Amino acid sequence: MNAGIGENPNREPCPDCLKLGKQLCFPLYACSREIVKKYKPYLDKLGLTYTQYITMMVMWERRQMSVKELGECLLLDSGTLTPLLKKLEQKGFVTRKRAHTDERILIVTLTEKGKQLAAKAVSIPDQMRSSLPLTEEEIRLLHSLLYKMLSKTVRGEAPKRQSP
Amino acid sequence: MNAGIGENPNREPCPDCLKLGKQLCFPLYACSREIVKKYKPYLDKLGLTYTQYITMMVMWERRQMSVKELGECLLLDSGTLTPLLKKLEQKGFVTRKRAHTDERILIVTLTEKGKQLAAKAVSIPDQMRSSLPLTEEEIRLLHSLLYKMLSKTVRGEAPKRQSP
DNA sequence: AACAATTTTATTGCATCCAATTAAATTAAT
DNA sequence: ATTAATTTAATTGGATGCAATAAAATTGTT
Repeated sequence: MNAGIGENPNREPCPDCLKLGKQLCFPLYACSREIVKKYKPYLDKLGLTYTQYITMMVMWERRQMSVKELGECLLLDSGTLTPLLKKLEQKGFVTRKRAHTDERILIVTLTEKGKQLAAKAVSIPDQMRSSLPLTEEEIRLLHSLLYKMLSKTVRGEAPKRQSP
Repeated sequence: MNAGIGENPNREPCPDCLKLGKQLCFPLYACSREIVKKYKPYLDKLGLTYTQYITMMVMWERRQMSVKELGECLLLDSGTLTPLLKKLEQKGFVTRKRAHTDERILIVTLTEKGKQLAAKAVSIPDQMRSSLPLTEEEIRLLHSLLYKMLSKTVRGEAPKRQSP
């Protein structure tokens, strides 16, 4: 009853939909930063930043990747990856070499030192996970919702000049 | 049967726990960036970046805030907010003045122009929401899980020198 | 009052991120 | 074979984020 009237005299209220607390984007953005911050003390011991860490994660799993493939895995472009990979190379964790068959392609390869770093990192995921105020079930649920969010409309949906 | 043997000859496999796909942090980090990217075309029309947008959201709601309070709302510190607020001031959306009673405190105030910007922003949240590959129910669930994640252990848990 | 501790912003430096542009190599078309 | 289009990295410029430090004002203590 009295739909909205009375609530809102004349002082240009903030529409409900524009309130920070109503947004999905904000907790996503804030959580992401808080989690990265939470990783820092652990990653400092490895000499990695968070972005370098997830890059190494891909390298531990795949050993060799082009910059393009890395970008597809991490959803990052060369503007981010090029300087980051140069730093990982400086630290001796990867090498960067052009492919013989196609000089455009830069192949990133895990070094022995990079491989050994995995051993030092192996305890991190559990420590992080157990420090979250979420149950295992909630973590699984969150994981799947986030991947669902990443899967379709969010990305892609590029220009698409023609019909499907 | 054959628990794990055969899967893994001798070539230092990547432990499962270190795989990118097993992490919660990565989809969180990636989603956050993808969502911000998705906002860009809308926010470009308003002349705002994403961080400026959520700052304006707080200002639309509260009208006046100190930098410290803004930082608490947005989980950002002065290193980020100071230059950002100077830009919002340059664009004429807010003013920045010291409090008379305490010169340390900088009061950020929404201007008329800033207030009017809300009208242009009001359609954005719905457009963003409807472009997500999630149901309303899933969005609510995600929202609550993210806030739960933000609530406790994730932040805070500072040094805590004494007993509770 | 004088000094110490605290609070609040601002500054600095480093590492992303991303859009836009460039450059080099390769492939496709004529 | 040339030229045109495409692909892949690198570069550039603008805006964060954040840790660490500094600076100014205020508050608390003696």
